[in-house]
Amino acid sequence: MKNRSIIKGKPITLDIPVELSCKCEYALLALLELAAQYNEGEPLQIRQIAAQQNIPDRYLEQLLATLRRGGLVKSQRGAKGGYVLAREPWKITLLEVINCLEGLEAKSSKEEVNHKTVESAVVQEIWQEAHQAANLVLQKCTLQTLCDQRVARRQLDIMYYI
Amino acid sequence: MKNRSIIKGKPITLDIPVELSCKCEYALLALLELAAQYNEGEPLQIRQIAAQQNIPDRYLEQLLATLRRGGLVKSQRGAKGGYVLAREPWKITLLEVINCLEGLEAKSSKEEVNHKTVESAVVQEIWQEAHQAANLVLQKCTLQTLCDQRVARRQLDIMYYI
DNA sequence: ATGAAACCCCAGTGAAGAACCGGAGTATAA
DNA sequence: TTATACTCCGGTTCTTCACTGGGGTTTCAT
Repeated sequence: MKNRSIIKGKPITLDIPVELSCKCEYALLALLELAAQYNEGEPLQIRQIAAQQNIPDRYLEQLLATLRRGGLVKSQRGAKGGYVLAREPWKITLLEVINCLEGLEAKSSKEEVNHKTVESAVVQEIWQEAHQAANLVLQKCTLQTLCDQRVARRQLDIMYYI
Repeated sequence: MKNRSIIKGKPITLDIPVELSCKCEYALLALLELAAQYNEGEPLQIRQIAAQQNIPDRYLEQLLATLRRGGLVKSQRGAKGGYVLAREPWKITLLEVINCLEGLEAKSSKEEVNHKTVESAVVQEIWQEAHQAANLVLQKCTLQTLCDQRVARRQLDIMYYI
């Protein structure tokens, strides 16, 4: 959004994105690997994850750094280092993951300083509603859920082969 | 997404956006005006709508053209021309509007030719679920709904003034 | 100790899209 | 016939996304 309607010198920004971008997908795939590895105790290295899930490693590095700052993974530096989940897989929801990556902290803080029109307020409300409906789904899904589904789907694929 | 993981020469694109962008908001605001005007029968001009809702008129022009091609509004050319809703306000859902603007026709057609990994399939599934939860909200909301809410909210604002 | 393996930080780049802007048309009511 | 309003097409600027690269620093193994 370049210059959304400057009213009386006050710019109003109005977008409420709910994205599963490439970034989020990469991060989720990486976390899925870490979740599968969680019981081993051994850290997984960026290179391994990147190779396994076909993700550019230097990019993945940045994403994992973000997840680390968000408290979702822990890192071990040096040789034999790598990444481990900071919590159990069933205690990390997908909502946490994407919030960490997209950085939605400053959302509607100080109850919307920018005085908007009645119309845009109405539009935004319904959108928030849709947004929250999506968030609810993501909140109920954890990394463990995804892991279980992965296993189930693999079994299914084997069935089809026979 | 620039170059998402080209596996064996086959690029895979994987984003499932659910955006309320500036574009959608502009369009909804314009449609809201048209919905309020619907009983009058007289068309509304781009200039009027743009001035009322503080939208750049040349940009709004493009959006209305898209909505026209999508069959949501009708246009009348020449002097005394303008735009009218193509249907009654309660027969136009918000989902239709954003689908028209974002152009989500080719979604999952031919059941996903690009063979994806088990992991990304699992991630995409849950995302689709979230996506549909949001869509359900938008499908249940029509332009009439927004109109009614606008009226209600205006009453509320008057109450606060006293 | 020392070197290699791994994470860490910061900066830049290229493509794509979003949000416009402008001009030259074309249809139509008065 | 003329002013009004839509229509089509192209360009411009700005931002973001998905990367890439160049330096580090920390830590384990020998």
